Amino acid sequence: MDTELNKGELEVNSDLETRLTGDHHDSLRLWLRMLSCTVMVEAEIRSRLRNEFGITLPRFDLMAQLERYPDGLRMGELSKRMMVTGGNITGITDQLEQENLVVRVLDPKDRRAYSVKLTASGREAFQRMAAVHESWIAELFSGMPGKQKTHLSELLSQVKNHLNVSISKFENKSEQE
Amino acid sequence: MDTELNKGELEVNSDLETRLTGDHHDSLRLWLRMLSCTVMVEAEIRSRLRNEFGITLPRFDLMAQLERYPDGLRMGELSKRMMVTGGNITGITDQLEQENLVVRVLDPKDRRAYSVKLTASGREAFQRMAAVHESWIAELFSGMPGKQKTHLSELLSQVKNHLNVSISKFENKSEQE
DNA sequence: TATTGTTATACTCTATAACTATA
DNA sequence: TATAGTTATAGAGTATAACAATA
Repeated sequence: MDTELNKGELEVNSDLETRLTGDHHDSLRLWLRMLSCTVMVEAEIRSRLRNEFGITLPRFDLMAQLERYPDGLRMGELSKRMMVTGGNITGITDQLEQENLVVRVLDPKDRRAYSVKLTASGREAFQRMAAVHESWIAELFSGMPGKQKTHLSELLSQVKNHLNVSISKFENKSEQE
Repeated sequence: MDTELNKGELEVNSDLETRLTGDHHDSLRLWLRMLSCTVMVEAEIRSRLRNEFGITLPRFDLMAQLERYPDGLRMGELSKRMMVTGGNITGITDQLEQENLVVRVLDPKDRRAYSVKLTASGREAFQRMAAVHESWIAELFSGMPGKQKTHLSELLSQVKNHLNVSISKFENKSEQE
């Protein structure tokens, strides 16, 4: 496995300071801090979702996607949005369908395709969970001033746009308002 | 569980486009954007680590922890840092040990405990991977101005501190309700 | 008795590839 | 041929609980 990524092609402007890799380190520090924050919140939320509702994060996420699209989403769209391969979406959808939380609806125009939708009880269950989920998030971030939150949100929105350029495979990914 | 549900219902019922839940929504928006960015980068990095080095993110993370502590870390410390339960650390460590990347060293003072350390070849392998990993991160964040990166890093550092308060499990606190 | 780490178990998520049905 | 989705498989991460050895 060769590791010689050509540094020259990745480096943009490294000639100003003595530290040739200053930008690299800035990026790495940013990433590690973002990752650290996310892992902390994610671990806590995953644990609470499991204990309180017996649901996993991927299932919750799938329902969250569907909740924003009342007309449903096709399997392939879910796969792209959740950034996992198709087989996984089949599995998660199977389970949710067994629990009567989502339903597959055949697309009349393309008989290969389904639209996956929340059922009435799925929507109700999700909204109940989402409200509690939101209160958990508010609790975890309660130490931050409100102004800082909105400022950070705006910055992260820009980060997301930059990433959408860097990581072309996600170009179809939805925008969270 | 019922208390949590009631909490959620209260918030739903009071959501009348008033500002009562404004802070909740600010927090949620912040979290969703942070999560979105992280998931994008994480998916890309996980895929590259797998394809280029045949290593998974948790294993890479464990090695990264050890690289920062040349004297080694005990299983329990790794468990806390990686936020997974002890059995998982055993499994990941087993695999890394089989590949001669880490080694368990008996603690002479406490014969129940080990220090897990990188081997020489583990350190070399990690440093090689880490350099490439860093260049990947720099590539993914290359669209952002450097000033924005450092600014965001500082903000996220504060977020992390707030979270450390909210999420007590990450502190060495013996909570017994 | 409490703590450190392991083992056993079950479940979930994940990627890959082969497969079907349809376009 | 290409596309949408499923199935089959293998591998890995995860939580939980029971357990052994040591403190």
